[in-house]
Amino acid sequence: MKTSDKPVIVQSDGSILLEVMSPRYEEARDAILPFAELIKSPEYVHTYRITPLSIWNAAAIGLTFDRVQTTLMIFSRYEIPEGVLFRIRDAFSRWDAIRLLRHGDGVLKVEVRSRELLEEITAKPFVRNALIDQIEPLGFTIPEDIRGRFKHLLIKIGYPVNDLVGYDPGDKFPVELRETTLAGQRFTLRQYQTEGADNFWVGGGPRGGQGIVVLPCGAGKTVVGMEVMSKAGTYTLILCTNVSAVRQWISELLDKTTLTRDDIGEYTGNKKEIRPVTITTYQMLTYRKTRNAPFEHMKLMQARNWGLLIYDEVHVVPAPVFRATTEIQAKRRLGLTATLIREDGLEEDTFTLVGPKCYDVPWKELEVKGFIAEALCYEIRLPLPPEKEMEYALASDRSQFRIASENVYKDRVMKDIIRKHADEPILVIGQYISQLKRIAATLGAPLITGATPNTKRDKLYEAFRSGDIPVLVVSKVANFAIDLPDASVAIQVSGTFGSRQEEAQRLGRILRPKERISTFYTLVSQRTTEEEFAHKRQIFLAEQGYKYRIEEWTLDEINL
DNA sequence: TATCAGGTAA
DNA sequence: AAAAATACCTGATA
Repeated sequence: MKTSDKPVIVQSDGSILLEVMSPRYEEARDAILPFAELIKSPEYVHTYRITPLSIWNAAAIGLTFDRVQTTLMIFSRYEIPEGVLFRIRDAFSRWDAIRLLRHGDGVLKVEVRSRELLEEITAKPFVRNALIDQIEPLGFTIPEDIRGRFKHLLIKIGYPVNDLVGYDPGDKFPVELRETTLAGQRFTLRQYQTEGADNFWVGGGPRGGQGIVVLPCGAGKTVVGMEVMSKAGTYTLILCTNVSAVRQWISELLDKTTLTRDDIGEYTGNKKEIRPVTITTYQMLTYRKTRNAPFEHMKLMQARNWGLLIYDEVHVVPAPVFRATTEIQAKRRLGLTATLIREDGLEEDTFTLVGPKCYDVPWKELEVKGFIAEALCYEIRLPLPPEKEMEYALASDRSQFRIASENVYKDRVMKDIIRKHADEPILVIGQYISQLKRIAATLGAPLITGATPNTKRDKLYEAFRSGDIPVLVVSKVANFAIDLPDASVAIQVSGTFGSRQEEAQRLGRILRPKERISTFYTLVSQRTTEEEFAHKRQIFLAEQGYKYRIEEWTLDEINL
């Protein structure tokens, strides 16, 4: 490779610049992504960053320093700054520097790699107080019940503990996958589903039994969960983000496993069933009467001798659930998600308390194999109406975003897009009810918001599914409603400030495999704060290999 | 027993 | 940095 063909520049602050237009862009991106996070993804140069956490996640699935160094050397145009290599090496050396093992009943052994490290950590009051006995030059014992807190404290001071203690198997309860679904279709696991479950189960050896499987929306994460359940064969508690997800799990379990309805408990606002396989919501667990009252239902986590906990959409686990999770480190824990990114920065808690990433596949790879639909993404930039310019300039930061979001020119562009996709099912997704009402009225299309009663929602979904309604306008309900029918075109007219998850969710709406290529449009007002937030939103998808094509509309084109 | 309105939380 | 949606509870109504 000639120097000029190399698409990567590693800067001394640890950021990695990657040229998007390079012919080797995709190759370089796939090579870098396992150990770096995408920070910014403007048109021509993407910025990645290597963080200790991104290295630890990589180390946990077996990536080594040498591999990382080689990868960087292959793609880097210039010499890699020594300081950066040093920090990467340092992060790698911290992974597995401290191990946690079983020592006896109620007692764990901490194995430390070096004398210096032993001194460093035993100098911490928490560790000193917990220490029972120094049994080896580089090993000491601690009580088992601080397993979670110990790991949590150590990651905070920069040492991710390699937890090799193993697990309490929980009460036995066999779960088997069915060979045919209720509808009589043959049911087999896809390769990546098997691999995901295997990697969770085996991990890097005894570490298996805790970890996170990362798969895109629509790739069948519940199937991975079911396969793990069948391997575990124990009482299982499944935590979901909302009630429709709970119902979805129930029907999936009935459809694809040998479990009967009596084996499965729904623990929500409507029902309080506790059964061998129990499914609940995060909100149920974090409910309390008043601000400082105890959590009413958190005890569900200990209500049975669960052998497995499944955290659906693990990137949104609320902080109090982490606290409860700290206490149950003896249970196997599987996290399922489409993204490790949290909007609240608690990735470290996810890493220690649920587990490191144990499996992922780039979305594009599943697309190539036909498991998820191929999607084109467009960012359409359009000017603010001239009469709004002054209002925008004078508005406070917060109103500016709203003015930009509600740009009426978006309606005009949207009509054009709809005309282009005349025979396809189209979802228009937005954030502001007033804007959506206006759009629904102009298009003569029905609108679904949080206020729409369930019966009416179902009717509209059905009409949309059958094709009677070509365009459906939806508010943020689109972020939650699992039963929203598939479409092949989504037009995003406004969105939450910089939510990367939301963008991923919305794209997920059009990724179910189908005949034609799906299209995702996001409409953005030019030279406004909306641009900046739009780019932040796109990061996750850019990481997954979706490239946004930019289209600009001028005033003249809009007024045509 | 089911369903809905109203309030709170995060 | 805000707005919208959800889920929980309680207590009334059918």
